[in-house]
Amino acid sequence: MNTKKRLNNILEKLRGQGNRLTPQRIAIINAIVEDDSHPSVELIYEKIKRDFPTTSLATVYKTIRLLKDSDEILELEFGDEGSRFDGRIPHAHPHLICTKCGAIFDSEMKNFDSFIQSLTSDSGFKIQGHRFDIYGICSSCQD
Amino acid sequence: MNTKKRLNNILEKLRGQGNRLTPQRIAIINAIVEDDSHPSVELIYEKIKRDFPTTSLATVYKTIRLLKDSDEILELEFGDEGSRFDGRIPHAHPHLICTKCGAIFDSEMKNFDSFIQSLTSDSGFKIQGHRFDIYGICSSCQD
DNA sequence: GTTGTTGTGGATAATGATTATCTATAAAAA
DNA sequence: TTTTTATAGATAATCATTATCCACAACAAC
Repeated sequence: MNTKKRLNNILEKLRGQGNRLTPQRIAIINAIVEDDSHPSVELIYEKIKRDFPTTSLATVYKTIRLLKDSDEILELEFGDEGSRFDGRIPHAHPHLICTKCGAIFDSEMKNFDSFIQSLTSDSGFKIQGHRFDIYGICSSCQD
Repeated sequence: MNTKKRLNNILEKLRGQGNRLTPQRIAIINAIVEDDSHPSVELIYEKIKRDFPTTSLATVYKTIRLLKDSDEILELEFGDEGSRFDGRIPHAHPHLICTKCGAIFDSEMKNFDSFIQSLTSDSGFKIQGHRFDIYGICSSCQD
C-alpha cells in the first residue's frame, strides 16, 4: 500500500473513533507514515515545526499515543535514549541497529512468527508479541 | 559453574580491577548471582536491606553498574517499568516475558548467534549483540 | 453560514527511574 | 596502627514522557 493511501486509511480510522482531524495531527501522522528512518520524537517535532512553528512537543507525544493505541505504529523504546518509531510496518519485526550512527533498518523475515513458535513450543507460553533488536555496525559506518 | 564459585570469580575480578570489596557490595553481588528470577533493582534493594538496613538505593545502582561494566550481568531495560537483571547468564539470549505476572524466563537456544548471522548476512552489518524478548502468557497464568 | 458542543493545542508542571554530588567512613596497604 | 583513598549513604539533579489546565478550533446540527 502506498503512503498516501495508508495515511487516508489511518485518518479515516481515527475519525471513525471520534477523533478530530486537526492540521497539526494530520501533519504529524503524515510525517511518521512517510518516514522509513524510524524517527525519534524530537526529529518528528523539528519537522512539524517547519509548517506549524507553534506546535508543542506535547502534541507530538499525544498524536503518537493515538497512533499506538490504534496499532498503526510500532514504538521501539530505548530507555534513556528515548523512543524511535516504525510508521511503515506497525507489527513487530526484527530491526538492525547501528551502534555508531544510530540508523535503524527493518529486517522483514518471512515465517518469523512460526520461528518464534518453534522456539517456545516447550515453554507453555501463549505468545502475544516480541521485540527483536540486532546491534552492530552498518555497512556505511564500516568504511 | 556453581553460584558460589561464580561469586568468587566475580569478586576476584573486581578486586583485581582495584575495587574494594565492602560487605554491602558482596551482599548485592551475591543476591544477583544467586537469583534466577531476573530481579528488579527494587527487589534486590529490599533483599539487601534485611541484612544491611541502612543500605541506600544508590549503592545498589552503583554495584549493578560495576557488574555491567565487567560484563558479569545482563541488563534488560523496560523503559518506564525499570530494568530487570540476568545475573546467571551474562551474555545476550532470548527471554520469555509473561505480560500478566511479569515473570521472565531464559530461553537458551543453541546456535542462536549463527541464526542471527544468517538472518543478517545480506545486510552488511557487523553484528555486535542483540536483544530478543518474547511476550506472552506463561503456563501458570493460563490456568 | 451560524451556532453550540466538546475534543484538542500549547504551555508548563509533575512523574519516576536513574545518575550525580557531597562528606563521613571504612577497606586495603604500608 | 597509621595513612590513603575508594565507597556508603543521603539527597539533589536529570531527562524523556505524561498530566494538567484553559483558550480555541473542529465538527455536527440547524
